[in-house]
Amino acid sequence: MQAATFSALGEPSRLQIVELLGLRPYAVGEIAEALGIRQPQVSKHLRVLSESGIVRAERRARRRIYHLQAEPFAEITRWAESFEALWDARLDALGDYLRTTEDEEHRP
Amino acid sequence: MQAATFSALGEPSRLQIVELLGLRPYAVGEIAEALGIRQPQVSKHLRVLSESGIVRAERRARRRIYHLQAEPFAEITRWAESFEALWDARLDALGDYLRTTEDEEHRP
DNA sequence: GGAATGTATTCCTGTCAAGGAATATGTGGG
DNA sequence: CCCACATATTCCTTGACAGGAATACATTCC
Repeated sequence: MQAATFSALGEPSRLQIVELLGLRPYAVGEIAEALGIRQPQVSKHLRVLSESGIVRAERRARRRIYHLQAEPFAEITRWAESFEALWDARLDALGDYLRTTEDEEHRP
Repeated sequence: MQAATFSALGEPSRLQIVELLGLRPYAVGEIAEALGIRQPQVSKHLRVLSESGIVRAERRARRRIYHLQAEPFAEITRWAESFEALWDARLDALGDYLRTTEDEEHRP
């Protein structure tokens, strides 16, 4: 898993942009207006999101319509799901681990 | 979705720590040794992960055993999955959107 | 071709976070 | 009780990054 993907999503304005683009594709100016962010900031954030593969732009006349890309979300889902397999086993594993480190323990 | 969660995971060392803790719970010193990071840095990273609810510590003698928490991963999964429902519809939606913005278009 | 629109880039500044080193805090063992 | 081990905290410096303002770039419409 790429830290850069999470890093891109870890900035509040960028996360807002992503969630907005989850509704439908948006042009840069529309994003700026919808979120109350100045256009240059939006462009900069889109650059970061673009470089980590989260969004892509389609040119349409003078505008650029940004939309989400599937793959990063699929990767995040796979990654996060891979941990969920552990929770049932987790308590046991913790118990096991604690039990194997009784060198420090004084038992009554 | 909390940007702070992604922000915590967006730092390479912290992501490494999380993936290590996906194997089993670890004590601070063990993490430091396994990843070749100095102990104070590990403690600082664990503080960040702890504050965003990604890990918890169990005290065991003089050591603190850190382990992952389920909820943040569940939230990430739900969040990322919610976007995956869009991909099939996405191309259509983009097409629709582009079609509704023909005001800029000069058609031959 | 020129004006106007839409977007990207640059420069600047302030803030924040990460790493290193040293040290404080805590806790169990003898 | 004091020591030693395990972990947390502090102080410092440096680099990265977000936001503001101004401007460059690109494209289309006339």
